Amino acid sequence: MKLHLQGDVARRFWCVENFNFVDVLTPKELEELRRTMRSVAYRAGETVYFPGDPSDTLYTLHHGRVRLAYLDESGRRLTLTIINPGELFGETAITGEQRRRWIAETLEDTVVCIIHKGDFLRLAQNNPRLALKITKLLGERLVEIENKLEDLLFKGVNARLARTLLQLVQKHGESEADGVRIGLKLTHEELAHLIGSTRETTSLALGELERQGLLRKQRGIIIVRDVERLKQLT
Amino acid sequence: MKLHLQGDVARRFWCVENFNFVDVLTPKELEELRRTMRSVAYRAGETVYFPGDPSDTLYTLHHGRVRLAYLDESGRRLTLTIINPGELFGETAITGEQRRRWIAETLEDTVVCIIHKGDFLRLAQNNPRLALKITKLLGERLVEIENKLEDLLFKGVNARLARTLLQLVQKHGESEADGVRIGLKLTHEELAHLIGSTRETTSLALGELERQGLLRKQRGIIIVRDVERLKQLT
DNA sequence: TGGCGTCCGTAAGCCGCCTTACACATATTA
DNA sequence: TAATATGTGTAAGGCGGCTTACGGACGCCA
Repeated sequence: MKLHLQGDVARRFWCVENFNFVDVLTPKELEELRRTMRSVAYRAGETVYFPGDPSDTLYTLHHGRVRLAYLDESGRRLTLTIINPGELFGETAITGEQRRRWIAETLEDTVVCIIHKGDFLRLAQNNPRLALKITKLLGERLVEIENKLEDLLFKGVNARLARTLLQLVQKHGESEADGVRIGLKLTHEELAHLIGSTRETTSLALGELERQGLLRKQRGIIIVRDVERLKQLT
Repeated sequence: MKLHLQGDVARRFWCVENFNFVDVLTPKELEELRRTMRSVAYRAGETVYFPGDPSDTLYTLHHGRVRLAYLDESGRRLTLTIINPGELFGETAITGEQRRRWIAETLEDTVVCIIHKGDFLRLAQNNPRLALKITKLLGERLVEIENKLEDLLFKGVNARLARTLLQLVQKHGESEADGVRIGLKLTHEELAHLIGSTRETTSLALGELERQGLLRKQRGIIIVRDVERLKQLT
């Protein structure tokens, strides 16, 4: 269930705080954003937008975690990336995309802030640095997807798993006594979606890595113990 | 062998003619581009840039045809797209990419025009419409790659082949007595690279389609006879 | 405390596609 | 026209990973 937050003060505060793009915006532009942005809260597991929805808004993640994924007709899923607080997503709204191609789902209780495409474009028209920053963001998404593509075509499940674990360590790692813990509750199924495979195959591959001492795991938790050997598998 | 063309008149003429971005540039900006752009000619089968090359230039295709592809270590290849005259490519230079990730090869005798990253960025700083047009281009590349990814993960070789043939018909189709001819000399091997498969498997699949009457083929030539049934295969 | 839902381990069977292998056809060059 | 390179047809064999199947572990809630 969506919770539309009330109270202008809190809302305005939330939306502009904690947004990676503040460094390319003037105080005046920030004030303009404050007026147009609205925040929405979601519980874990809810959907921010579905494939096919009109693509006319951008989002910034205030706090929580959002997963961007493809869905094919039969419900199979490929997770593209997991958005962290401060990041912008839904940016394809300004590339001319008419309808969403991905699904955006919350993994935790989450607050996102909405910017309407038109408002953002107005800003970008007058602020080339903002436009270029968007360009960079698109470039990063492109690289992410390219990597997935490369892996799917040229590598097997083991290599894909290794690479994904390394990325997770880098993006969400928290150091631990005997290694680095991935700071996200991840089921084997979610991992499978990240590498474009099935739950069973992923469980198997993980078990193999554990037997070789590269990692340790419990329900939803993975601690990587040997980053170097993991790199060799890619 | 590269042929650096000489003669300012011809060179300037070539570079600004026939460029999809002219509609967002003022005459003054065009004049500035004329001064900075240089053209280079290639014979069929040469390489414009390799993976790992520094990523500091953009290109417009004046005439000819350029193929953008991944290469993995062992030389396997996945063709992303084939660039037509007028299109811009190498645009990842301005997303912060340091080194080329793809290879750009000519399929025919070709002339490209080079714009240095810095020159382009200077233009984009002062011309938000240009910056937004780049954003759109990146969005299109993103969609292309997403489609490849989706197909690779969720569809088999037959569906990928069908979809690719349809795209080729749309982008390079020339109508013929009994169907639409794909206006490109394409070996089965090149087709295989487009769908992320092998030459043998692709030959087999093509033969199957021919037997079913969906297309006709000779060495390097494909005439699609039944677009509708092809669509059903995707 | 018991029951139910979610998550995980494991294995047999199957299937699509890659690999390897070779013969033949068609273009290209000498 | 011969000789060589390039492109195409086809088939057997193998393998990675998906599918299907089931039993057990853990967490949550009544």
